[in-house]
Amino acid sequence: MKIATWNVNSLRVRLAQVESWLDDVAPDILCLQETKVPDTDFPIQTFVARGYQVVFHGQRTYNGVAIAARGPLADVTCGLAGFADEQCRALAATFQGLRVASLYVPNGTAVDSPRYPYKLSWLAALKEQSRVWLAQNPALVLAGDFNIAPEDRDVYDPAAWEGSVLVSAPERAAFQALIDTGLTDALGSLAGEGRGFSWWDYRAAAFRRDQGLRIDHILLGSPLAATFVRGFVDRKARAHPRPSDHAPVVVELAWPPA
DNA sequence: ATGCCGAACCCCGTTCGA
Repeated sequence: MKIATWNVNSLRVRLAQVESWLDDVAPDILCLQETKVPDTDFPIQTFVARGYQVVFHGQRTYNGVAIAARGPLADVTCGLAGFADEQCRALAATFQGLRVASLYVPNGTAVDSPRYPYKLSWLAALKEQSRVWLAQNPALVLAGDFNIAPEDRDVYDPAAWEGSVLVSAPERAAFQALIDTGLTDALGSLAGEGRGFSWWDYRAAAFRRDQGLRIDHILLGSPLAATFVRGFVDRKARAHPRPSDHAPVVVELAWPPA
């Protein structure tokens, strides 16, 4: 079972890259973020033509999440329980016994921005949602752009970033509280050498200089963490012409267990 | 300290992203 997450920064602009990436990597599940496409315009046929079923929750210009999988997706839910949100940032579905969520956590903009407390509220709602999901089915996958670099080693220049949005102590505490509901950060805890940055700024030749952050994560419930085989960041996708600023993150599991 | 880039939508410069 190969599970991937990719913030594509506009599915329309990246559609050909997503197509070739699906053909090359052939994940069983692909979670997408920042599709930036209303549901009425979602390119369903791209996925169906490759043997995927796809569900989506989008809006114009900003945000937007989707899940594609090699088979039926059941019990699809949009958003987070108990958290009214006009922004399309969460989508969950059940596939082959796994509960999978595609998540686009708010950026926060800056620690003194009005968007920062929105981000922390969103993360608090996600923690409660994770508890509910885990109680229903511990085979849980939370995949997406969390907009948090959990540790200093997930930041190319920790001193320059200290205290700023994406690395601030309240954000990292919120990430840890999410983990503490019973999840394992697959790339952070299990992947060994597969751990690496997942986002590089478009500016200042950041990718060429490997000045990045690890902010895209795949969090696994314990039955899934126990079947972990490997995880990696597909940096090749970030090296393409006109790339997303994020690379796909991939986890392989020996699931279902023998 | 800021812009450095890129996407979207209209305001074709401004807003947002991370």
